[in-house]
Amino acid sequence: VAYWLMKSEPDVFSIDALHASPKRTTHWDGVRNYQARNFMRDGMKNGDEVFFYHSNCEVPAIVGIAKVVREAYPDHTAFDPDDPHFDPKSKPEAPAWLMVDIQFVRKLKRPVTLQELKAQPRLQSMALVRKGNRLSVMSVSDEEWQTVLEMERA
DNA sequence: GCCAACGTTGGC
DNA sequence: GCCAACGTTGGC
Repeated sequence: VAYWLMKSEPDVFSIDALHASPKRTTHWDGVRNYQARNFMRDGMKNGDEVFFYHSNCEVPAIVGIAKVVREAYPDHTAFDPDDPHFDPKSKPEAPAWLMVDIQFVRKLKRPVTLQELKAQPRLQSMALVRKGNRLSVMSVSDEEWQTVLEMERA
């Protein structure tokens, strides 16, 4: 399996909201960045594991783990003029934007905060801690994944 | 609320 | 194709 990290603002959709969703599963709609879309389209496979990250909040942190349960398919919110993520460039016959479904696996025993991640020498090259990174979907290496799980237990 | 980083848009 | 203007993200 491959590993990923997805950002969500907890005020909009938190790890608890994922847990409370039907089948503990949600459509990851609204991605409107080509690099993030390409990760979903070309990289994310069923069974891949995902760190669920809370962004733009009091304590930004990795808070849980989810897994991919449906591979990339058209993001229908791009077709809906009334949806905030509407994009007239995306047509049902030629969808510009895609989404995946992810399912709750577990919460971490404790949030592993951005502050801790930045301070961890073994994570200096992790995409999340690099300055100015605004990607909402990014890949995580095996080493990075294991390091975060060790930090969770520490 | 501020602002740095960065992607996108559109005039030329 | 360049680049200024603008919008968004997201930490602080």
